[in-house]
Amino acid sequence: MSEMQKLLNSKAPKAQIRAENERVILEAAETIFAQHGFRGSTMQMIADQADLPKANVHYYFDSKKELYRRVVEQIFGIWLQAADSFEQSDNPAEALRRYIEQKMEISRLRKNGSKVWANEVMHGAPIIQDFLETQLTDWTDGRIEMIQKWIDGGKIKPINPRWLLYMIWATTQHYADFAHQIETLNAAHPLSEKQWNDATETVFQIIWAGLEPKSGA
Amino acid sequence: MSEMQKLLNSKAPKAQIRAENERVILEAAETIFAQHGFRGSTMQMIADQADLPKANVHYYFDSKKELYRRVVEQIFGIWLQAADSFEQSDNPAEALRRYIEQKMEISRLRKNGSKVWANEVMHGAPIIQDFLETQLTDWTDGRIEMIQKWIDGGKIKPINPRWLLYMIWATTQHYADFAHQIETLNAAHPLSEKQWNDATETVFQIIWAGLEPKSGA
DNA sequence: TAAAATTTTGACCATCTGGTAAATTAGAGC
DNA sequence: GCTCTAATTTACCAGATGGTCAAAATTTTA
Repeated sequence: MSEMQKLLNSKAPKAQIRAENERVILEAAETIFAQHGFRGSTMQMIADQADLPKANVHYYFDSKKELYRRVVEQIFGIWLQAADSFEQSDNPAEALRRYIEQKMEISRLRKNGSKVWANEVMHGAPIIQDFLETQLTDWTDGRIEMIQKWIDGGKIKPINPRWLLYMIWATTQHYADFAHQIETLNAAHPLSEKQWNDATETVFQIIWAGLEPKSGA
Repeated sequence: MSEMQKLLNSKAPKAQIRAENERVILEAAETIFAQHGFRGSTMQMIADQADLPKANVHYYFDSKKELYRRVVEQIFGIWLQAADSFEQSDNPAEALRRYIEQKMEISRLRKNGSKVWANEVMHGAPIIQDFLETQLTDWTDGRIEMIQKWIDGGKIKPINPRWLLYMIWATTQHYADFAHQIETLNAAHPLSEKQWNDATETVFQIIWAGLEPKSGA
């Protein structure tokens, strides 16, 4: 009984402390891991970023690996969020525009998440391999099927849907993963909102114009 | 005199040993750095990969940073090699096709180099920052000017040339940096030569069709 | 062949870092 | 107020790792 009461009661203040601290640590960890990679990040850096003693970080997360895993798992959420925006639709232009806009938005607002993901995949996806094999594979197969239907229906030109998806992923994520290079080439300034909008529009325009069946056909 | 003789004589056997060992170590380092990042790579791993004792690696390269710098500098060469293929041309389709083909070829054959580059940029380019600010900036500005001329001459649609370049970089490099993800989505098989050709062609087709002025105009 | 220079190598060290122990403080329930 | 649990914090440890050193082996030069 006391066990149950503890569970019920702890939902307000004690659990709040825990929830808040976990949130702060995860956010700090995402920032640090994005900047330095897994091995280049130290628990001390993360603790400093979270403004907590190192031992406190270990109190909430058993190990560095565990913390990293949690950060990466969070990124799934972001990825799925974008994936949803590419929903079944009879209108390829609409679906693609929404998906590209969503992915660009994520690159702008969740740069760190994208970097951690890129790092993870580049190093052979030791943590998220099973996710790639299940959820990502399923989602990709589904979208390929859907794009193929557009092609069969004459709604877009016949191209290999897989390479199209990779093109969209690559182009949009580039703005997060290579943000430093892009800023350097932008006279050391971050892209303005206008530039983000312009880039998004250009990406969509080129891809869509590249897919649209011969105008008037 | 003995100094000069040493220099002259050393060009055959002694220098050969040195040259060969440096080559072997650099190759090993590129592989290891690509797989684990700078901090995740140990001198021991690199030594093992090069099949040499660790102290021997330190005999040829003073420090890990120095070795890493040399690896990254090598990548400049690759990058410049591709850059050259995008030469001045009156025919946008030709120039773009050649450049895209070249970049895809590099992604296929020099995957590790591309990964090291991506890692370096993602972590803020601590080593190659000056290269980004000078050579890369100059080259990019030059190409933007050139693409703008195509636009002014009505040879391609009016789009922002900068975002077009980023799109090409992103898409082609994606095949190296995210090779693991792509392989996983390809039933754990590396892309076949046919698939590489098909992907290259698709990338070019979409981009070019997206740039071509209204057919017949 | 002898001396000089270069290369190879095993043993070693100082430092950094993930993780722990234990003592202290804060908060919840009675 | 008292007890029990959760949270905080300091000091510390064991292992890993970049880098060094000096001796041995090899090659070049004279």
